[in-house]
Amino acid sequence: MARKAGSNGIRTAAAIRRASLKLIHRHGFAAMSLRDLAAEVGVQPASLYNHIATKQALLFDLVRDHMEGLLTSTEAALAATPPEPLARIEAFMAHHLLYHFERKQEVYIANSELRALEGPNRARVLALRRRYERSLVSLLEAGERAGVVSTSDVKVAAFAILAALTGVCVWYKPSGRLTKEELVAIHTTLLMNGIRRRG
Amino acid sequence: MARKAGSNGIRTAAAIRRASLKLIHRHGFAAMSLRDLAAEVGVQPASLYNHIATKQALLFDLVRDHMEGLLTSTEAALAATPPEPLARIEAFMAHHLLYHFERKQEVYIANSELRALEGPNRARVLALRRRYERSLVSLLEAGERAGVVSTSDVKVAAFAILAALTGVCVWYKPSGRLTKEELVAIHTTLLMNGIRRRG
Amino acid sequence: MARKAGSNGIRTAAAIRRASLKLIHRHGFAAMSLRDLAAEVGVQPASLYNHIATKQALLFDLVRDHMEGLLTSTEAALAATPPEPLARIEAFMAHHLLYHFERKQEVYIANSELRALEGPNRARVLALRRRYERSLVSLLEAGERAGVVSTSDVKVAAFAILAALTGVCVWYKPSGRLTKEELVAIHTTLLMNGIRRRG
Amino acid sequence: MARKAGSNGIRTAAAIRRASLKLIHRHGFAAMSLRDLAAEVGVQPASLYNHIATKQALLFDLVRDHMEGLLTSTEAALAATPPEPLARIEAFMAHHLLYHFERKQEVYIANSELRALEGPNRARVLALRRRYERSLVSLLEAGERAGVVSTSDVKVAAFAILAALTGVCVWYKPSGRLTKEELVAIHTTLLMNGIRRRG
DNA sequence: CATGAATGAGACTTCATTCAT
DNA sequence: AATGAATGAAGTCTCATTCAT
Repeated sequence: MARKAGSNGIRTAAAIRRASLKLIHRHGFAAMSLRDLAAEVGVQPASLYNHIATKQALLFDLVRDHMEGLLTSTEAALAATPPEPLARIEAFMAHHLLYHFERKQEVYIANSELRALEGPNRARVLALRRRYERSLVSLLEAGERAGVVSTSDVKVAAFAILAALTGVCVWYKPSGRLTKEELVAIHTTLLMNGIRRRG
Repeated sequence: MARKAGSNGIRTAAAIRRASLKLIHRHGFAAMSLRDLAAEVGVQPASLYNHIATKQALLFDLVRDHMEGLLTSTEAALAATPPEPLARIEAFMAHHLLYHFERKQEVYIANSELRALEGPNRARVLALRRRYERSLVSLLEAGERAGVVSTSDVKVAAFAILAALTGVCVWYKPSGRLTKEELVAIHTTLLMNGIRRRG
Repeated sequence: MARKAGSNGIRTAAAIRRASLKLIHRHGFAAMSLRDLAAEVGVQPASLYNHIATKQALLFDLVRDHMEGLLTSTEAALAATPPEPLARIEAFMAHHLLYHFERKQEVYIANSELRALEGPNRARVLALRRRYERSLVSLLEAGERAGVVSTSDVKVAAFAILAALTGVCVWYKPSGRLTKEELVAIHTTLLMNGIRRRG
Repeated sequence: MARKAGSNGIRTAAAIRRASLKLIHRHGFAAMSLRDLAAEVGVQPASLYNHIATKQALLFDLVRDHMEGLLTSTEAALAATPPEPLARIEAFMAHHLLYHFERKQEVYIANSELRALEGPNRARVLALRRRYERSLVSLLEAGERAGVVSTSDVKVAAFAILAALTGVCVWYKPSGRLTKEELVAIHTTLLMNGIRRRG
């Protein structure tokens, strides 16, 4: 029989998720012990296993959920943008930054703990990541076809853009000198200048 | 099990360095056990301690040596460049890429294993890294003063540039589609376009 | 997850008994986890405790029930046999084999998991077992008194006979080369020859 | 460089062997924890791993070594016996008992912990065991051919004999009522009578 | 009667490190 | 310089069991 709504089970599962994001982000996956995680959650190590199958499965779930959320959200953002290529590229950049500013831990983990994912898990996440990269490549290609974008190599440009955009998430702090919107403006300006075709 | 021959000491020390770069790059510092390292070197775990003080000290040495080499080499490269601001910025970018292409493992480790460095070690490395970042910031400021560079924020621009430049090292492969020189051209073009003041 | 139907209680209890015989026989008592048992029964581990008090109590019940059944059945078989000593000994042997052929798992468990029984439980089972051994010893002694049996030592002979008879249950398979009746014939012949007084 | 003769390494390895025989015999393999074993040896649990690869490997080594010793020793005993079939069978029986009286723990373990051996390990041990069984079967067959032995089925007879002989080891105690030699006499008499062809 | 969740104890095993040889 | 052996701490995970629902 199902437990009451808001039962401890659901609360604990959410707490595990939150605590593991925090600890993996801080120390890395390999360096986070399940003892530490349990302590952070306020539970015995054995109790974690009522909610996760394995340490590895926990990591996979975190990373996959993040990637799927990113893809879904990006598609929604682009769907709400006019079809003009430069506008769409800029929308992609802005969305990437704003989405990631709210999910610093997840971004970092999704990028740096890929190597901690075992075989099939890694493959599945890499597939999602490639889908995301390709969506930016497509936007750049559309820009090139429309004659408003000029890069020496769309794929390399896409990677460079993603690296620059993702880099900022590592050091962004809500309490920092610049607001999110300012950071968006600075980066889109810099990068749009970098790829815009010049008369 | 007699010893091989001659002064194996130096050879072993070098092998440890090489093997640890490889293994840390592949699995991460926390996930690399000294057993694995010893096996890769072809020696018993206990023997590592004739060459390293501690696992932590090994990591610190690797990262510090890399950072110091980078700083020295960058200064030399700039010293050999004419004082024109744009030329110096481009030289910095080109040097960053070419130096790092040859040291993929080191870059990655220096960036992703900072959190594995304990207290004072981390501080020392962070200081070196800040010195490097500041040298790019200075170049950008000189460009602004000379009226040839325009960024919304030099510091943010510098971080974005470094992130974009460093990102390529993660995926660069000598056997890839593009040569090192082509990658340098693509990135300097993209990023110089991003910061050059426009008439 | 609604319940199946009707009074599942009894059915579950029987299923636990069946499944635990199977698993203890296959893996041993210590190596059978209640998780495995629950899975075999098709129930959650916690549900087992509606039917058993304790893992230890489960084992004790299985073993005691088996021993008591064996004693009861043996007494019934002897009661139905003429008082002639050799006939009674042979009847004992045949009954031992036929009873055990139908209860391979129980025999094995009753013999090999004695050490898993704790203190008082072990004592109680050992008492039952000794009663059984003594009943064969008595038959042999009656034979000696009647001058139709000759062993160097009745107790040792009884143990050797029981060991030989029980041994066959370990490897007996219904689908094997020989029928139960053939195996009974072979063993009674062999062992009766072993103890019969010779002119 | 090798350690001194009689170094602690060798002594510890032997102590582990001795202690594990004792504990497995007493509690069973699954029920023996490596903590207990280490405590019995007088060493930390981690130190066991300087001498064993795995708990499973330890069991396998114990059982295999026992079986190989049994085979070697049996062959030697038969080689020293005249070719007369009955004499050889009796020599086999006597050797089985005397060899096993000195190795109560090993016999028990080799018989009852077969199921604790995983896949290939079990197969290897079963092969050794079958070789031993076959050697008795061969002796019986030779006896049948020479007209001095009569069993309904040599294979079944061999199993019954081995079961009877092995059974005694379970309860034999040096301090018991009967000497080893008496037990040998009792059993060989009983069993030789069981199989000898009668005029 | 069944279950999801929790737990304390403990399972096997690996960790970085030390030290006598 | 190298190593076999030892160690205390800690790793992930499973154990039997309990209890509110």
